[in-house]
Amino acid sequence: MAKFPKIPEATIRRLSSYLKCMVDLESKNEKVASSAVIANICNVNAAQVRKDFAYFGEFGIRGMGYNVKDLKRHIKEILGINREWRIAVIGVGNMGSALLVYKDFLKQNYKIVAAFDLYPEAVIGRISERVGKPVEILHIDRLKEVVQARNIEIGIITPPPTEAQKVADQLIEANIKGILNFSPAPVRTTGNVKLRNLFFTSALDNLVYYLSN
Amino acid sequence: MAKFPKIPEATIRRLSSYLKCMVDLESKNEKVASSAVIANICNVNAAQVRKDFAYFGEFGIRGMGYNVKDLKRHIKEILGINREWRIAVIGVGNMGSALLVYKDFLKQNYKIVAAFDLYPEAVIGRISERVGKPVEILHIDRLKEVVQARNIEIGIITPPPTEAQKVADQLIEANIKGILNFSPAPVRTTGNVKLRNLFFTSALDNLVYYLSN
DNA sequence: CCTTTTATTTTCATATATGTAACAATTCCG
DNA sequence: CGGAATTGTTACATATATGAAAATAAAAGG
Repeated sequence: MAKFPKIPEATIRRLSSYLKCMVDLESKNEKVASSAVIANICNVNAAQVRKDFAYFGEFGIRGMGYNVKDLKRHIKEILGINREWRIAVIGVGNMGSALLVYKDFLKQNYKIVAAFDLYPEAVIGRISERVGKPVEILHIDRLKEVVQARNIEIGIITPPPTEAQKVADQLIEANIKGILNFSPAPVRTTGNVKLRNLFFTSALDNLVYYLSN
Repeated sequence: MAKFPKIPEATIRRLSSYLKCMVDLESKNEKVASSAVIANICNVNAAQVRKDFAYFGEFGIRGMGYNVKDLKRHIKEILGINREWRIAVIGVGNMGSALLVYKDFLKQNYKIVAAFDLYPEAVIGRISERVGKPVEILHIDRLKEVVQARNIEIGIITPPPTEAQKVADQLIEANIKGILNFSPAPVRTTGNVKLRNLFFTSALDNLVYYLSN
């Protein structure tokens, strides 16, 4: 999509946070926000905020600040989330089934269009009676077929640690573009399949370190 | 606890990742691991690995590598997770109830000793028939009382965005030490209550940016 | 309608933090 | 005891954050 010079990774990380901030301000009917306001909400330095945006153009109005709606649109465009992304969830345990009905994904154009498990029958009981059936749970053998048929680009995986790499390999084989790994096990990707890990305990570890020191 | 000179934040983040790596290697009965092996698993530079550990002492053996068990113990000690941390979960929706039975917390000495919700009765149906009752679900009005009675130091919050700040304030009022926020809403803490956010969509946003660019 | 003031961005300069590479020092093993 | 392996450490390079000056749009006042 858009081609930007050389954007710090740290800036990209913060953009998500700014976006959440914009959504929040919009819900409060704020029309404009200064870098100082945004910085305060996001717990960063105001100069940082301005510099981050300046990488992508001149979005602000001197003397005024940033237009909330515009900025939100800009950030979405920069991140590439101004369109729908089709996602599969693999591993429908407790965490996986919570993700299937996670409302925030939908709000942001992240659409879960398939779910897979080794024991689909066992899963049915777990989620259907509570939240209806958001998507049909398929056997993992159908992964490749369905990923291709449904144009799925991202796989969110929540398998037991021992299965994590196997599942990742199956996704790679199915020509997935990116994997978001919730399983606390090291996973490796090949080709140019992008990987992000989301470890709950790491967030706690980090918190605890700063509580202890 | 331990007093170290000045450790980069980035190093602290990686320590969690190294720890997972050690757990994995241990489960595979590996006794020692070189910085190169660790680096490979954790997707970082080998020099980085050595430097990270060197901040805290000389844990390795030249010519050999690092003893897996020892290193694991050292990392836990550095992070402060060589003891039990008592945690409360506030907001027992789909995500909250998944967290209540999340096995990885237990493995790492993170113990959820209380759960709170605005509608405890409504929650019972949701989780009890599936996974038993890991902890009793209490009304949020009892937060302060129970946090103090049970020596709870950390609160994990998963409320609807509109309630996030209110819940955080109640925890602060209850003298909590740290908050891990799963709710996609800006939350602020006062005093020296530490806050970490864990946003699912941010992980996806990041992935998508690098898929698009 | 022009001028001044004010708030705030943009841009540039500087400081700090982090990552990488190179190498001497150490240990193991045959 | 010599060679192969791998760490600990220092020096360098890059990335990121912060601060301060210059620019400019809007609002206020005459």
